[in-house]
Amino acid sequence: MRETDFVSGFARGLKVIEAFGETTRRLSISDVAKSTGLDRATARRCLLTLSELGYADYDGKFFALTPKILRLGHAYLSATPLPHIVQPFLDRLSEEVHQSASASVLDGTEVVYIARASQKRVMSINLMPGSRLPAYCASMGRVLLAAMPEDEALSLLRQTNLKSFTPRTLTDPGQLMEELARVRAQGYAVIDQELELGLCSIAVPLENDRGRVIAALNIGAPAASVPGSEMAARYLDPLKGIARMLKPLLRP
Amino acid sequence: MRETDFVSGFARGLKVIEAFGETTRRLSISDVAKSTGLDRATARRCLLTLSELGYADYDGKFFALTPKILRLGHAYLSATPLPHIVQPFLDRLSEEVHQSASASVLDGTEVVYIARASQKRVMSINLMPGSRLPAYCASMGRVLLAAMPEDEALSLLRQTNLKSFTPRTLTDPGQLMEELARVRAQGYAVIDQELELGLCSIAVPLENDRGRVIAALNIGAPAASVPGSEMAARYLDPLKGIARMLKPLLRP
DNA sequence: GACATTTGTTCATATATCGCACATTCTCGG
DNA sequence: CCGAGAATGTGCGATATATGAACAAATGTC
Repeated sequence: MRETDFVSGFARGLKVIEAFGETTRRLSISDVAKSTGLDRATARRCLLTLSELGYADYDGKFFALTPKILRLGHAYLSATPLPHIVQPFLDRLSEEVHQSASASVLDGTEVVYIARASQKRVMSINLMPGSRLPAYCASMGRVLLAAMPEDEALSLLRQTNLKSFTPRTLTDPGQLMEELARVRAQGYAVIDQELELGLCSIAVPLENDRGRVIAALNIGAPAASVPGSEMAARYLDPLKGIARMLKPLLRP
Repeated sequence: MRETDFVSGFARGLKVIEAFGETTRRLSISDVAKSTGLDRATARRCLLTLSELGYADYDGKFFALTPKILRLGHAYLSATPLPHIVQPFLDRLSEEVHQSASASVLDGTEVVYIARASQKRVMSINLMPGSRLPAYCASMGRVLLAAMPEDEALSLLRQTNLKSFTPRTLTDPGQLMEELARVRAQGYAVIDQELELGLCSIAVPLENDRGRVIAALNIGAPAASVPGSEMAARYLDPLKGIARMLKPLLRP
C-alpha cells in the first residue's frame, strides 16, 4: 500500500473513539490528547467532528459517546454470518444444559464474544456480543491460542499483560504454552476459576468446512454446582456435537 | 463550529464503516463508493486505511469488517453507566416473569437496545445490545417518542420509512400521533403483533432522578401465551416497579 | 488575591488529501 | 479467444488538514 492510500485523519479519529472505555466515559480534549498521543488541536478537531455527526455529545467541557456509535459495531455483527448461524445452536445448547453458552473469536490478545445464550448470571461481569476477555485465562482464548502456530501464540502471550485475576490464574508464559499444548492434544480447554472465583468453563474449537479453526464455543458454569473436574464429562460431548453440526455450514 | 474544526476524512471513513450492514458484509471499492456517495478513490483510501489498521480484511477484491470494529461500539457500552445499572434489574425481572426484558434508548428514528435479559427466544430476529428496531412500531419506541415534544415526534415519524411489518402495523402518522398521545396519558405502550406476528410487548419510560425520560424498559412475550390485552395486567406493575427503583440511581 | 499550571482556541504555513481524468486490469458473454 | 463494459489503480493540480507555537481562559495553589 502506498503512503498516500492511508487516510491518517480517519485513523486518528478511530483512535479517539477507542480512547473512550471502561472507566473513561467523559473525556476532555486534553484527556483524549494525552491518551491517544495526538496533538491537542487534532484531538479537538476529531472530537468536534464526532459531536457534529452525532456520535458524541459535548457539554462545552467533556465529550461522551452517544448510542449512535453502536452503529459501527452493529455493522459487523449484523453483516457477519457466523453470529447468526451459531446463535440458534447456542440457544438450544444453553437450554439443554441449563448453563450459558457462547461463541467468540480472537482479536489480538483478547477474545471477543460474537454470540451468547445466557442463563441465570453467574459471572460478576455481564458478557454480551462485543465483550472482551483476555485470551490467556479464558477457555475460548486457550482454544483459539492453541489453534495457532506456537510462535504466534507465544508472541501474543508476550504482548499480554498477564495478571492474576484469582490465585489460580496461570500467568507464566512457559506454563501457559504447556497448557496450550495439552489443549491442542485433547481438543478442548477447561478453565477452573482462573478468571473469577466460582466460575468454571469449557471450550472447544469451531472449524469451518475446510478444517480451519475460526471461532470457539464454550459453556460456563458455577463452580459450586459443577466442579472443574466434571466439566468435560458433562459438557464436552454436547459442545463437540454442535461444533460437528456447524462445520459443514461454515463455508467461507 | 468553524469549518476547519471538521475533519472530513474522518467523517467519510465513518460513513464507509456504516456502509457495511445486514445484507452487505463483503463490499468492493465500487460498492462502497456507490452506497456512500463518495468518490471511488476516496472510498478506496478509507477501505485501505481500515484494512491497514486491522478493522477490515481485504482479499484483493472485497473488504469485510473484522471483529476489531466491535471495539468502537464497545467503548460506549462499557463506558456508559446506564447499561450496567439496568442489567441486574432486567435479569431479575426476566427471571421473575419468564419473559425477555430489555432496555433501550432512541437514536434518530430507531430504538437501540443497550441491555437485555433474554429467555427462550420468540422473535425471529435475535436482539442484543446494539440491535436496532424502528421506533414507530416497537413498544419502547412508542414510549420514547411519546416522551418528546409532539412536533419533534412528528418530525421523526416523517423521516421514517413507515412500512407494514404485519397487517396490524400502524403506518399512518396521524394514527401514530394519536397512539402516542394515549401512551403519554397512560404511561405505557403495548404493541400487539405490529412488528412480528405472534409477538406482543409492553414498555414503560425510565426517568432519571430529575424526571427526564432517558430510556425505556420492556417485556416481550409470545402472543400465544399472553394476548396483547393481558400484557398490561400482567407486566405493567413489575415494569413500573423497576422504573421506580432505578429512578434515584440515575443521577447524570 | 496573585502566581503557576493546565486547558482550550486561533493562526500561518507546510503538508497531506481529494477528486478528477486517464491508464490498467478484470470479467463475461459471444 | 476476443472485445465491450465494468471495476480498479494512479498522477496531478486544487483544496483541505495537521502542526506547533502563541495566546486566552480557566483552574488550582499557596
